[in-house]
Amino acid sequence: MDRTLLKKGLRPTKQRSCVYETLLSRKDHPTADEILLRVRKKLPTISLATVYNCLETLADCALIRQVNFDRSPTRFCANLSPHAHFKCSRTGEIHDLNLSNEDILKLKSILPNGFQVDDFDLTFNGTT
Amino acid sequence: MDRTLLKKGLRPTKQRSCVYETLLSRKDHPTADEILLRVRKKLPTISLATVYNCLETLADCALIRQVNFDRSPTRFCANLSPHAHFKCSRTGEIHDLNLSNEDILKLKSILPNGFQVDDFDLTFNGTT
DNA sequence: AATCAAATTAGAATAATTCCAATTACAACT
DNA sequence: AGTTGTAATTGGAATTATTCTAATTTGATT
Repeated sequence: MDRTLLKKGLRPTKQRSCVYETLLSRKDHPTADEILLRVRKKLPTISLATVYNCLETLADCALIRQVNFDRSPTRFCANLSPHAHFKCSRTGEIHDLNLSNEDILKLKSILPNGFQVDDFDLTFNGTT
Repeated sequence: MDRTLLKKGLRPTKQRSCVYETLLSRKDHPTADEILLRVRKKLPTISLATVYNCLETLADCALIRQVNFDRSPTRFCANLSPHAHFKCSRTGEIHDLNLSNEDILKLKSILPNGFQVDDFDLTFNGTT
């Protein structure tokens, strides 16, 4: 992580490191508020604004991903391999569904000619 | 539309009709604010709260669909046939990409056994 | 015409996020 | 080691989209 930040002229501060480690250490999809609570165990004086700043910086560096479900607060994860999301309406749990290259080709085959994709989001709602 | 509302014991008021007609008459994806502006040409005194109420009612009746892109305001459309969205980062335009049954099967084939889908969202970001 | 629930309305409240101005931290020079 | 300058953090205010609330209006039914 440090290298990636430094390469962009950004400092790997303890706040940024801690936010990043926090996301790495569990495979769920916490909101900024939840991240604040977790990070405060290590850095009790960190502010919510800083958590938002760190998350934005990390996302800009493609070290983490943002995930949005409808209107609910943005969630974050450190799983960088291509994946879709499945939200279980019973439990509220969010599952990562890893996508094979084949899956990704299938998805892109939906696009008409002339559409260049940078990025896509695929989210399922249902029950497990 | 009237029938669908009446079937649920809801009144097809002029506000609801007008919001619905407004969405039908153009194939873009306006926000609640934009819908307010358009609807006010016909009903100058309609309030934003009513626009939100109408949109919610129509969505509950599955007469319209809500579309969310990241953190930006919710957009609405009256295209009910299954489709994905493509957002062009140059122009900001949102294109509907109709999905064939085959496409939908491909998408569902991504899911592991035991995952029951009610609903999914597929959004591409890129350029045309 | 009177009633009553449903719908609309204006404005207040809420929630997530961003902005802002002041402080703090730190790397690079003396 | 001390100074300087920029980047990062901080707390609180501001913003934005949306929901809530309480009062009024509407319209179908008696």
